[in-house]
Amino acid sequence: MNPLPSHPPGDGSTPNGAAGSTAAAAGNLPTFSPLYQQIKALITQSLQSGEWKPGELIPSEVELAARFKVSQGTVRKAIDELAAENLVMRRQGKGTFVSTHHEERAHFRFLRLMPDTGVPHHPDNRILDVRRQSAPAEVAQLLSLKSGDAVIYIKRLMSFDGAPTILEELWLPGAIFKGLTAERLDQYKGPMYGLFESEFGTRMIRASEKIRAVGADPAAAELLGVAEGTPLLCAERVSFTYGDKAVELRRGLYLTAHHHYQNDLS
Amino acid sequence: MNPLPSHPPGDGSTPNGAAGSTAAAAGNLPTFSPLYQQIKALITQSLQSGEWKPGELIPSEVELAARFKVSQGTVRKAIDELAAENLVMRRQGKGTFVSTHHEERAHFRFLRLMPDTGVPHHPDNRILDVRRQSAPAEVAQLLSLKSGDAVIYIKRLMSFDGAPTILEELWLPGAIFKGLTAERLDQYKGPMYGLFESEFGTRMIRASEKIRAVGADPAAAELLGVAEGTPLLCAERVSFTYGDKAVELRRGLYLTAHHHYQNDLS
DNA sequence: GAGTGGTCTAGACCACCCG
DNA sequence: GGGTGGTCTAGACCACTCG
Repeated sequence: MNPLPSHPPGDGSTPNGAAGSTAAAAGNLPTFSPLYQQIKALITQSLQSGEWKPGELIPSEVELAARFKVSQGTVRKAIDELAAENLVMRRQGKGTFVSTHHEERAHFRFLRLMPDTGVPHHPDNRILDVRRQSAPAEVAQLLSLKSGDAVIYIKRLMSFDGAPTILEELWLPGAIFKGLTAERLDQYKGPMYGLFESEFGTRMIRASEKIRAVGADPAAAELLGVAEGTPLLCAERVSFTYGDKAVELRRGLYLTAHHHYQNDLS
Repeated sequence: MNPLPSHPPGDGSTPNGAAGSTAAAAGNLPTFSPLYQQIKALITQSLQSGEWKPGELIPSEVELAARFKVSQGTVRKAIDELAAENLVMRRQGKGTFVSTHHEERAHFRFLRLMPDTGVPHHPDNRILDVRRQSAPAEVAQLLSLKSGDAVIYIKRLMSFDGAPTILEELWLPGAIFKGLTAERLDQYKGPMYGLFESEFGTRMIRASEKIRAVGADPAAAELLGVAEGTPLLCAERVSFTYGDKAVELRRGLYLTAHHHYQNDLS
């Protein structure tokens, strides 16, 4: 509970005593780690372990400072970074909350397909297939699974204003998403990441996408109601939870006749 | 030179006296602006005016603190945000430098097309056309120009390892890029944004892209060496300089047979 | 050794929210 | 009025760079 020595500005103790700079004598790597980074890691642990659940209020800065025996400023800097990474949300006068996918604000962080005209809104969702299967080699590799491990395969079609626009396939590690069925997916309202977070305790915090242009194959063409060969945007996404652990592979085909993938470079 | 009052912690002056909270009596809007935001705006002004040029060292934090009559911590927070926005780069022990597009590090911030295998590298560049013309209506609107204003039109083909992969069209405000010719584009080595920055004093700091899948038209198909109708990624980019001023419209067609558009959602 | 950014602390006060 | 995050200051020390 108290892995950190205190460092009053002028005391005689060794600053950064726990930071690793002395411990790395053999490795010859500096591995200096500031105090606030260590605090950040401790807070992240509590987030990951579920001590504070998505949507909940975490202890105040002064409280955390007391717990970790550091100044409020140090806790503040740690939380600043967590807020910048969207793991946590600050609200002045109220406190700091664990981020959740159950908010309007979060919904369009991972859904980047916007209508060319009009305001963004949520698509209708039709589940086409859900099954448990042995992970194909490529999927296993991208999800860091052993070849042959079980995965849940999901296929779904999403429509904006009745117009089929997104055809998606997902692969999820079977060990984590045990018991995920078409019924539960159908019943659930709101974004799929909200369900993952609430029902399976797995929160997506980061994703990496590779985007290509492809021609619609016969199956996709029929489902999306376009001619075979119609150019589609293909987005292959790997999502990660705490600790950079891959927990989702998703391949989406986007019809971009009246929508576009929005990206801001900054 | 001294638009800011000083705010010692315990003095009797009115804190945030220049922040606008009192000045907005009629408008009823809070419009409270912290000191460090005002400092940030002042530093940004100096960047925009060219007082410190891309690649140059800006004054040290203590020096700026003295100039603006605030504490180093306040200057620090201002620079922190500028560094987060890539306007400035900090280097411990050396100082803070104005960001420039003349660095390896910056080159792939706006070029997101990566090879499916192997390490990212720079494409060869072949200028196909450069001309001065009257801005088409759509271009004028996106660049906030008056319909009929002059624009520079550029068409170029980029190849990776000899394979044509990117076909791009650009529209630049004629008033800013006066004297831009095919020769200067051909002679210039390195990224185009580097030339814009060095030769025309206009630094791109942000861009917004809309991405679609399209079929190759006959002209594009021939230049890229593919069949007509081949699916291509179409990225329409509007770039901005200081003050959110649009200064470039770019439409790129990407052949994604052996490359992909890389995007990280975080 | 001098100068720079980076960390850490302590304390004061402000803006915001709620009971 | 009391609690929360947000701002601002001042001072000390650390890590890094360079002459």
